[in-house]
Amino acid sequence: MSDPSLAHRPTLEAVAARAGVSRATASRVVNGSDGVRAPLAERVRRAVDELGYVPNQAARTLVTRRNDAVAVVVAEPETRFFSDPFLTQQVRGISKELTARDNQLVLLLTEGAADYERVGRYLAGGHVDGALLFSLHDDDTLPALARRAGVPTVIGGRPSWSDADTLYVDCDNRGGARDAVTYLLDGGRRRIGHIAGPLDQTASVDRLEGFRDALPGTDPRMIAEGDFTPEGGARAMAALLEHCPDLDAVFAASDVMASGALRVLRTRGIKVPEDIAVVGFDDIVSVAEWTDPPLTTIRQDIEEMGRMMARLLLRRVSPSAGDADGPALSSIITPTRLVVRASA
Amino acid sequence: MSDPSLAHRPTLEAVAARAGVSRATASRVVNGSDGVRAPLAERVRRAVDELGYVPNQAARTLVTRRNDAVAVVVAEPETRFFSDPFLTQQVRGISKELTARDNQLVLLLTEGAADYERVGRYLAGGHVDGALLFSLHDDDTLPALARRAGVPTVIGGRPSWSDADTLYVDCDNRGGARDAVTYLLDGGRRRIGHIAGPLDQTASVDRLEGFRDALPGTDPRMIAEGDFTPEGGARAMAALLEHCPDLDAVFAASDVMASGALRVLRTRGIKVPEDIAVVGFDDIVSVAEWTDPPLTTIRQDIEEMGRMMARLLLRRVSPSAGDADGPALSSIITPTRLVVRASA
DNA sequence: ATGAAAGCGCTAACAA
DNA sequence: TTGTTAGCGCTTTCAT
Repeated sequence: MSDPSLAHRPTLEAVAARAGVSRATASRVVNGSDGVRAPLAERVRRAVDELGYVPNQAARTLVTRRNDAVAVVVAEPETRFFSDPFLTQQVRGISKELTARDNQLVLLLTEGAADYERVGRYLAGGHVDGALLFSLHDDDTLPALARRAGVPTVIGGRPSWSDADTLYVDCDNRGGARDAVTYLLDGGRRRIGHIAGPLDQTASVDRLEGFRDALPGTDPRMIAEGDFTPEGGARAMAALLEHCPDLDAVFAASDVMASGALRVLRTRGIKVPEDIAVVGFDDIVSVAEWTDPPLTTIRQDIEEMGRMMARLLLRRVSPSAGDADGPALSSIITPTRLVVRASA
Repeated sequence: MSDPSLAHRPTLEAVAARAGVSRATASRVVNGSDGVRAPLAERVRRAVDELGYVPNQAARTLVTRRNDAVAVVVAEPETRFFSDPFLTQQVRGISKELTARDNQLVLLLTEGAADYERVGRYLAGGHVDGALLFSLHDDDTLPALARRAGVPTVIGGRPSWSDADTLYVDCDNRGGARDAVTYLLDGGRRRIGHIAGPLDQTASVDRLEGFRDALPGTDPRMIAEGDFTPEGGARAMAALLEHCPDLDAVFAASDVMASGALRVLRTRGIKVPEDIAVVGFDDIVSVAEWTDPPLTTIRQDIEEMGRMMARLLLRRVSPSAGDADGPALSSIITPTRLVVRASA
């Protein structure tokens, strides 16, 4: 009942036999280590082709203790993995980078604390060489788990604690927010409100900081907390409107919240950007380009952040490989950029 | 330079020694095979706990030829994996099912034909016990690749060819479309147009069929082809309006296209649903609940479809396991359901 | 530069 | 019921 084609799979032994060399030599050629004379190497390569040989990863892992696989762990998909293209895009970047370096991506989605034990076991099981952690809460135990398992780790988004050897990749949330508000100020806006994300996430806090950098001493009632959903954005917009009827601009901490805000403004017949200008954050294209009017926003290169995370992790996994292995590894803050559309 | 914690990892040998039994007995306990007397088993379990033993998967795979891992292969992410939460949701269902059966999910994203070779090698490499294939085009070579690699496969969405042992999971596209149109007819609509998806995808074709089932002999100009993007939906809507100014309803083959259509209608001051009723397809909640007005649509249980794919594949991988292994495996068509919101 | 041989940690016959 | 033993396919010293 076992699969015939698997049974057929040629081993290194077979390749060696066909090429008339020892298994050791065949192995050397397959792994590209030098010190095999050209003609021999050529014969081995031909044998590989003819037989359609593919190395058995399990056997290889058993001896090298290398998996060439990396886990992507997403804490609580319900939060964002669902509707937000954010993670999807990031995963795509990760996938590209991993692929380029012949690593595989093992996806671990968790539904809550109960799953953490399973993830911990998995990481401790040495199935992967490293882990990329996403969507952590404030006091998430996942990083500790990974550390205990002895698995090198890189975190997506600045964690709430800071710690010498915690590596993360995040965009310049604070600088981006500052740019957004500065742009509004340059456009002559004076009564600028802020729709913040949930303030137990660092991204929200950092964006709020940026807002304050540009607008120190803002009346707290000009700031409303949302939750990164359209509904939350709508509620926050309504609150803002109530507290400050003479508002002339809003900076929302995410495009998705901005879309909820725009909706409220439309419903009330408030013209955007004439009466109130709106700036978002993220540049989730499928959202920002399709709001009415299209959204001016702060762009972060999400896919690139994914790539960087993967690259960082891979260097952490095997410090020697790839790059000119000099500089110590450190966290990365990627730049943001204002994208002007119609809403501001 | 190798990770200390990995070096420390106890082997089965160590467990056996500590429990004072042979490696074979320890293995039996760990793998839950019966025939080990209770007290011995207990001692082994204690040793496992004390040592924090976790089986080495590579060693296990090497002998069992089982990976307990499944690949999810997505052809051309640019198409949908990007903005469409569809795949994300499906992956989530897959993940849940796989997790429940102690299997891992290896994600393989491809960017085009060049990547197929890599995927083929990977599948042929016996790294995974099976593969789930998504977003195939009409003449996609991926299934052939997987077959050649001898890897059991289940496809997401009805493939364009049909073939005794090609297993797939899809929703009842045709029936759902029929229901949508019937609902419009029951509501008294008489001039009903259709915004189709790209007709080189079976989902689009099937939905068009369903439309025709309910409305045989429809003037071809009442049907406009979109491409599953908002832009495409908008263009198709404009075309429809031009050809049939007296339109009183539209059935769009996806929520995303419907959102584009709604936008055009709003721009032209056409009231929805008063002047023109709109029904979508998919029930992507983050889209359908947030259009203006919220979208009446045909719901498919995307996550459940993911679960079913995983379940089907796992049964195909090891026919004996799990269920009361009687019935032959067959493709699955899941039901759809009308969800009434405000647009129709 | 090449080959022989010793395992990596585990499971599964086979013996006892 | 338990233990002994032979590999699974590969990499990697160590000889040659």
